[in-house]
Amino acid sequence: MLDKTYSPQDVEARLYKAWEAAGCFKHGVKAGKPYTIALPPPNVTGSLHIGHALNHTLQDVLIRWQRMRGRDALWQPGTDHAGIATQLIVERQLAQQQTNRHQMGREKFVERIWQWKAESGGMITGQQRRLGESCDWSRERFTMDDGLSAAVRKVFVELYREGLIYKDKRLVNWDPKMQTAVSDLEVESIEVKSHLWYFRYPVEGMADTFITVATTRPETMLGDTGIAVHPEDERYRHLVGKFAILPLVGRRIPIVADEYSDPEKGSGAVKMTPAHDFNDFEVGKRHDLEMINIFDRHAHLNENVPEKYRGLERFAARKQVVADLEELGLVEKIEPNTHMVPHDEKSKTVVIEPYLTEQWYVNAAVLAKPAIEAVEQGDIQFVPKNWEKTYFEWMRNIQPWCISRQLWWGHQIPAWYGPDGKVFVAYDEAEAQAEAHTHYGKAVTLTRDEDVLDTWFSSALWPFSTLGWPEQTPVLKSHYPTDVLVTGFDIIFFWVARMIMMGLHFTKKAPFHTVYIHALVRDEKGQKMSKTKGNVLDPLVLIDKFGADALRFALTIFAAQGRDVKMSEQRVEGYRNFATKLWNAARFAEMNGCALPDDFSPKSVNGTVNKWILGRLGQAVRDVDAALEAYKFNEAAGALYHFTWGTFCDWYLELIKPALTGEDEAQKAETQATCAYVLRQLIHLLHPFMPFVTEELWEKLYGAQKEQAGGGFLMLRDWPTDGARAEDKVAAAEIDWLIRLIDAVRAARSALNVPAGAKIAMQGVGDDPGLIRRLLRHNDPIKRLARIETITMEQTAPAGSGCARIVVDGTTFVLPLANVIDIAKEKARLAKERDKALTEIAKIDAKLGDATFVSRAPEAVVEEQRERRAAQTAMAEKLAEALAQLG
RNA sequence: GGGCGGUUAGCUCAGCGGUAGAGCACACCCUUCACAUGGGUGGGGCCACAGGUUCAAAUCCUGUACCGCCCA
Repeated sequence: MLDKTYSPQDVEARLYKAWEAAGCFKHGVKAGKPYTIALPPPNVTGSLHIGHALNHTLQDVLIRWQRMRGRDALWQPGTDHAGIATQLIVERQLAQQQTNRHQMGREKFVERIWQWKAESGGMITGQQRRLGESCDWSRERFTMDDGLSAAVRKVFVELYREGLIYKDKRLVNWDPKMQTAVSDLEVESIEVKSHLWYFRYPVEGMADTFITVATTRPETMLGDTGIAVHPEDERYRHLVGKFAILPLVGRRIPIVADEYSDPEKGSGAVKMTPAHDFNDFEVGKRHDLEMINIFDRHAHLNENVPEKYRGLERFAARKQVVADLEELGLVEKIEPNTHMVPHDEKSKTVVIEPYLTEQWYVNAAVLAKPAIEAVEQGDIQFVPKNWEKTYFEWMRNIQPWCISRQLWWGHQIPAWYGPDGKVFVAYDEAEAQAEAHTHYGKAVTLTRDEDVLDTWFSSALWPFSTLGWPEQTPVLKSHYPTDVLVTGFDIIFFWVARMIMMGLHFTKKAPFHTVYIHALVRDEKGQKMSKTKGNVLDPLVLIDKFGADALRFALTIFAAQGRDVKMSEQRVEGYRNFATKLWNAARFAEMNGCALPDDFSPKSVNGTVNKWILGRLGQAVRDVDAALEAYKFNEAAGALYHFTWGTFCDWYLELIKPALTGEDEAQKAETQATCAYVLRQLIHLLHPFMPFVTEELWEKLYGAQKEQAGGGFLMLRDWPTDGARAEDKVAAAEIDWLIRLIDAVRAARSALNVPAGAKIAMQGVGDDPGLIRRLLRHNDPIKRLARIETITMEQTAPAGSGCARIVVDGTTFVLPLANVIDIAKEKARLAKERDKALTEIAKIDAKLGDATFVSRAPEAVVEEQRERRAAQTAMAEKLAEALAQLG
């Protein structure tokens, strides 16, 4: 016998272990067509946050669903080495021990990170298990595994040899704290309140003539090598071609005309610091301006500035420069100004510096071309479709991808330098040596490039590198290309686009046919969750409190396409209640002997209620399948929620209670069997969404007969095919009527304050034999659910005011309530009902009276309106009669 | 500045040409033999605004206003 409530804490860990031990998660447990999802690898440093929980739940729903449908499902898990994040963690540990990586040396430091990874990395995979994820852990991969590293080297070398990877000296986004380059995408612009400084630079050879420039970064003036004005700007036309003398430095800098300068902004003249600003860099190239780098790797001023400023930190330098210019009387004015300042996207505290260095780049524009075409031609489809625009927008304007990082943790770039700096890119040192030997005609000492690759470089290969590429492994052949990629929109550029580019280039196939983009999880007020705001909902806490199933179901049912998911604890609690409801429905079935006979066939069911619920079950299966096919997770979960609670529990179980306790053994047996059958199918349908409670119910309810029922775990059973069964329309119509009848009696009772315990009589008016048969058939359920004592049919209605009257499908039912009825209330109730009908009739008449509507609307629509009018008219008439009876 | 999305019941959101929906919250009734993590009933909406298309618009189009997000 089942307990009164379901307690996830006692069940989840045990079931997960059992699944994993039995090999349920491995690909190949079903022999059908392969179905593959590559899990976006979480950072090895990470812990499961609510965003992961959503992302992973949706994938698990798909995987479990497809597995049950017989597909050879593979959900490929793993973790990402997360260059900067991981290195930072270990560096912090070192700092606590009063040491640092430089003291330690590269080799020791990297060893230390591996050690950290072995001890505390991958905590997240344990947390993923708590969520119930059915990934094939036997295939778990890490982006720095040998195999994946080999894939990285191959890709680098081949792209280099094709000329698609090259070294270039240009401005990069420089993180002065980590002392590494980062890509455009790793920079976040943050609005900062600051000032706009107006400086006066003297013009050479023109006494008392100054040109005023406006800047947000005074300290960079020490690296100015020009001034730009707009060619059409009358104010400055006479100065173009002349030189200004840079204050504090004394350098002669040319005044040039360039359209970049906006006459509306500031003074209309802009100082040019080509080595420290992306726009200035472009202008500088156009006008052949000198590039003077004034910062070192820490963004402290270097030897290219006057001695006074050398060694100053950039913000200290700013103060000093302004003070000195003020002293010289060269500050015209200072305005308050709000502008966007680039920050590192991880901590958002370090100001990123445009910095002139030599780095490795991928020629992304070339790789983007086929990647754009793949989406244009529909080889890859985004769901929802509108994300394709975002993708195109970025891909069509793609910039060279800076892939080198000045870190130690990551894939070291397979490039070696000869004594004269000549570069040899090769799979390994031996190959590089051989090439060098040929080049120099003798053996030379090579030095390996110190840099490592951007983390996203290895992630870009994930869908095929995890399957063994470049080896042509069997699993690569069977499971690549993968099917769907499920991810958030925030990494479309970082990851999705790059996977498509690399996949197409190296495998000649799109790595997946569908990209499902889900929303961000926000808090209940719609705020982005962040640790600093303290509004973070920890999925593990929610799992502890309400169970993994509740969290999964909540996430799924809120995952409507194109909207953010607003999460709150209360919502999860609501779906915990749903799990309890299902549990108790099963408990009820168990208590009432609802076992499933081996030879049960839905086709041979005779009872109307049983036929009806089988029809509704079929509809539920069709709804769930259709919704999941279209990645409408919320609709799938919603359909199941309503079927389970609103149909199966609220109506079916209530309607069959009399039969289950009744004398008619044949009816009882059929009902028990049908109930058991529907419940069994229902836990199949709910399994992808709520794997634990359904598996537990399967075990408890059908454990004894598991073997004959197909054996083993629910998660490996076959998905219901009840959707193929035609619905019995007669049964559906009859039960719909029954529900309307019971609803109407309940509403009348409630409106008239008839005590819930009071049993009353009900008398139908008329002599329709079909109606009489229906009433007879459902005599017991009506009595029970509407709390009726006796049901009779009479030719004519009894007169008098001591009765309530309801109208269902044109038939009046009289409820004699002489003792309890409040006539005024009853009149008000009936009048309200009647007026509602009259309003409807008026609306319909307006439509039907419109000649263009009748002539131009489809016949079916017109007919529908006529039918509705007839029904409403009958209703209004009966209600009017009922009112008349009350006097 | 460019792009995308949103505006529907108190809250969170479905619906996206043909009778305005759900969950939660609220009010009232009920411890009736699965479940009070429950059951029953009910109140509550000019579907942001203005035009247009259509026999018919919450739904399609255009514009406006506010609110988000992304990219400069």
